[in-house]
Amino acid sequence: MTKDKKTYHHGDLRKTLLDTATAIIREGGVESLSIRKLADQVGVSRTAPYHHFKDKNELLCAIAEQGFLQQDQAVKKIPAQYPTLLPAALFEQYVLAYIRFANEQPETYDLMFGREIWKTGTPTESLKVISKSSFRIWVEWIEELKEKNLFNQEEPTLRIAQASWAALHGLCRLFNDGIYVNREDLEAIATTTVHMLIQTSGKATKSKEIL
Amino acid sequence: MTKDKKTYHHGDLRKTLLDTATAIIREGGVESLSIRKLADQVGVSRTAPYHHFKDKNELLCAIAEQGFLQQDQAVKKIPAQYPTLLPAALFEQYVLAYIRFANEQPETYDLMFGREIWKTGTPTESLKVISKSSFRIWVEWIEELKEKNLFNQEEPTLRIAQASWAALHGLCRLFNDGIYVNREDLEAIATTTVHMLIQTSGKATKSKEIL
DNA sequence: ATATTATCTTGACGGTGTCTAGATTAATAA
DNA sequence: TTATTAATCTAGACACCGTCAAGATAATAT
Repeated sequence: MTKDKKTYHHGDLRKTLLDTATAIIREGGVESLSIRKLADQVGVSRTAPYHHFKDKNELLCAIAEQGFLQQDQAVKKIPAQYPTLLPAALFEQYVLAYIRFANEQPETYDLMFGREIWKTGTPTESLKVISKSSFRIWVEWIEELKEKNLFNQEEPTLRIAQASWAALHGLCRLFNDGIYVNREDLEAIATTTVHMLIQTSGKATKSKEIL
Repeated sequence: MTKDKKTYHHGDLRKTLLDTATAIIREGGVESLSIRKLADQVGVSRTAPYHHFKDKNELLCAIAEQGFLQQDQAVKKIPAQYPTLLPAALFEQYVLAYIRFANEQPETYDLMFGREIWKTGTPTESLKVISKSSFRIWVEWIEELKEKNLFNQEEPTLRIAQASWAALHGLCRLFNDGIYVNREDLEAIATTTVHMLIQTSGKATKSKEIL
């Protein structure tokens, strides 16, 4: 029991639960979060959380939502931060910003895109909305960069966005799970990915047009 | 209880457990597998499995191992299957073969690269070996294709392998979790990914034009 | 035949999510 | 203000889970 004042009504339990749960997950991953321990840590009975979240699933979705918002915010700053950068270098900054979030909060990231929510559980409507709008930001960037000839004009923007985003996502997951790659190589591999994804030269478009 | 003959000793419990567990996971994912239900389904007491696998974790690792072997086998056939294909098209076949496995056995794939084993649990030594050798196959392919100018010569092979593999992996996870993409678009997005990853300019295009 | 070892069983412990019914208090309507 | 309603919290119970310990049984080695 963390709380001293033992009022019957907590006052702002919903927010407290969300914050504490977020902290628990950030430290030990989804698996380390149990409603019972959470309730105990907050100083409330085991079933109290169910008056603020229908499910454990709903709690997780709410936490994931916060993650999306946080990432969006961190990543939206990029254009203003690097106003002079050329398209290719700007794209690299986008990628790095994205990856850095996943690297700094791996457990939150895993929750945001993990099985627990999207496969085992059922994502909340509001989470779906937020995650989609988060992806849309990415699509819009790709759109802009495509106009600046960074990507093949013949390829549909959505496809490019999906493919490039999947590439990023794959990187993040590998780093987070520690498969096939070392954490120190993060930025290097990210840079390689960027180089592979973008159109390498003006010639490229040209020779394709010939085709 | 599935088994009729009620001998005290099962005979080949280890294999039976492995096969049954694999089937359960293939159908309902890792979450749907419990040692107790598994034991019950096989017709044996709840703790019997512990004489063949130290842990649930060890069972999962053993199943994942089988997955890697199976995927390696399915994917190794490619070169012999398409002997006349040019590098770029061959690479695309590699990619498609890889993705198809993940698409046909999504739950097995998720187990092979999922948190359950690599983050929450502790991967068996033998699983580590097998998964690494599986990745090495990919690296060797990249090496070959790089020699044929499909990738930038200045980029280290390992980096290219990691980056391209991560891109694939990201795609598979997205499809499996159903985030941002529809299943019908699988091959189309995969193709886009291929086009983005390979070198489109200079000598590489040259060899393409020969076609 | 006896001892050893591998295999399997039953019972128990502590953990989980969450449903139900009841207690307490805050908010609201009269 | 008072009475009623609604929100919030608690305790108890249920059905799961992984797995440890101790004992039963059968195959194997001596």
